[in-house]
Amino acid sequence: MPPLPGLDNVQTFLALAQELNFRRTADRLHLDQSALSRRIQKLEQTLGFRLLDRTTREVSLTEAGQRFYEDNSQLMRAYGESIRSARRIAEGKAGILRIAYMAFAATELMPSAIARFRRAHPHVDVRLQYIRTQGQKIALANGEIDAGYMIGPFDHRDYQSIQLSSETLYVVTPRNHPLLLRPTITPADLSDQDIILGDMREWEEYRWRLNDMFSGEGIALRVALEASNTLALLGLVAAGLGVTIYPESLIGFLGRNVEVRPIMHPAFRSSTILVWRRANRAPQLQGFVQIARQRVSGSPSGA
Amino acid sequence: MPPLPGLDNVQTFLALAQELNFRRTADRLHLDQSALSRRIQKLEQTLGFRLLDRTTREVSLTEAGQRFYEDNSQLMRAYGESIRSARRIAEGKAGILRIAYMAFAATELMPSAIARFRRAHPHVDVRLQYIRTQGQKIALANGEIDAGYMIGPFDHRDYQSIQLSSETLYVVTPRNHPLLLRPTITPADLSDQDIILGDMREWEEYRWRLNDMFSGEGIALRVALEASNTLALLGLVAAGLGVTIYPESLIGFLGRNVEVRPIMHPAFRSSTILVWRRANRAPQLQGFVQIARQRVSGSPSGA
DNA sequence: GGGGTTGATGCATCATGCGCATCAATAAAG
DNA sequence: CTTTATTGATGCGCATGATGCATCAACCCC
Repeated sequence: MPPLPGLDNVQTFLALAQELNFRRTADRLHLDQSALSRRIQKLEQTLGFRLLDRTTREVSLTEAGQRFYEDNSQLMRAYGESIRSARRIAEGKAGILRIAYMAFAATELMPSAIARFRRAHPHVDVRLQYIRTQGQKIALANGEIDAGYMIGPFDHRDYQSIQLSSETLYVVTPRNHPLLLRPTITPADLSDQDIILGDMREWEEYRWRLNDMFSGEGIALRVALEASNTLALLGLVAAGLGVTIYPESLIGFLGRNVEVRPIMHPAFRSSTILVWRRANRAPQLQGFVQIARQRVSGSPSGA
Repeated sequence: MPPLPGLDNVQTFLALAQELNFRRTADRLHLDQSALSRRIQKLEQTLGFRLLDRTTREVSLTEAGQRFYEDNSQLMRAYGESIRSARRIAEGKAGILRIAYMAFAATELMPSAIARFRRAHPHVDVRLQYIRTQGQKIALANGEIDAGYMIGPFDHRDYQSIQLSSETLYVVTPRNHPLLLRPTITPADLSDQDIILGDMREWEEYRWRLNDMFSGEGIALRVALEASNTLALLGLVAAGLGVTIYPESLIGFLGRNVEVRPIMHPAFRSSTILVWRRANRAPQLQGFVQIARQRVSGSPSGA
């Protein structure tokens, strides 16, 4: 684009076109009358035609000046609006925020933060998507989401994260199950149990981590059944076909047909993290991270 | 209107937003990379928010910068168009030209100049109006026309004029009229003739001037009849009800039912002038005046 | 004819923007 | 891990451009 001439003094011209008096206009613009005169001369010179006819007693717009005034009054208003529009986005007061979550964040962490964020930033369009952890990593890499609640930890130089929770894992059994007779349940108690888990499409990351935890104790999990959604899974457990393992955050949502007991072992915990790309500096994302972080700082998980 | 910030460097930003590399953009703009860096910093400072995120290896638009880029690309195109539009008007290649004429200019002076003007300025909208001389003076004063062909002279400090013709007056008689027997006709020969003239509504100025001419010779015109249009007037003359007086420019248009003879007296002439307001400096008017003037200079009226 | 106001211009001063040199940061290659 | 090349940012000195002041000629009014 070749440089457009005279843009710097258009506003000066518009002010003069309204007033049609150099001294009064110079006063309004807080500069000397001679400086105004020169600005207008410079503008006319760069444009190559006259905008005003003037004697020492009379200033009037030429026809070209009238047209230029009308066109550029509109343009300056549009320019002001373009600044305001961009500023709204810059201040996080507009734009889109795309958040993904997996099941463990769905009951409290994500809804709580989203609610507080929307109260603080009503103009931001918040878009939520349920995506399991591995899918979130792909979506982040592809720029399809701004941040995601996933199972942690996740260390990568391209991503930043904050840990939002670290939860005890619970075994979920049918009512009157023999495991319930024990005062405490250890991982070893589960070595001879039929285990029902979500299938790999839904629970990929969580299953890898469960395998890691049990392998660390020399235990091979005996996965007897897989289910593709939570209701089906709990139904299988309630029917006595096996037990499953859930983090604390979901325990309150499992209904009355099952019993739960914590697994007593320091390593058997699940942590939920919020992850985003280091390069993503969108102000609405920064605002969200700040709000999500506050919940963590304000309520110690042991309380 | 409060001053809008940052307008001076918008074009610089647009160039950088396309390239997303400071050094390559600086090369395109023919300035040093450091100068470009400072321009962008200045723009962001005056706007109060960031348009670009950048490290030493990567430059990208912020969301606000993206919005600002989209809005201002349109605005800069519109600004360029506003310059071209105003320039067309400034160069007389657009706009309106309003010309009035009275009968004596209708046959040659006005049509000839209009034809040449339109060839030179095809984009100017030429508007013609038949208005008698006094009406033209009112229309000029009211800014309703740009220039007018009228009977001259006309001296006034608010108006400029050029004389386009000075024509002999002719007496128009019925065929076989006794005046035709004379070798020459003087104003005195008309003192006992029935005179037929256009009514005052149509011929006001011309009639004042005829009265002035005959009064200068001590002759009172005997206006026997008035007609409100040319055909009716000529019909009355052809029917033998009197004679009339016309300037040379109309003689070729009078038909074969009448005879014409020049009035032999140096003061019995009619001049046609083009008049415009001194304050009207519209370029298309100046162009027209120049073209109307050329005919006068290029062709001596005796040729 | 005198007074007041206007837009334009000469001049000296000051502020701004520029190019050059250099820096730290970063990515790629060996 | 080190070296090289390239990038955007910064310090500095200089030249240029914009400004205010003083003054002018033009013009209108009394």
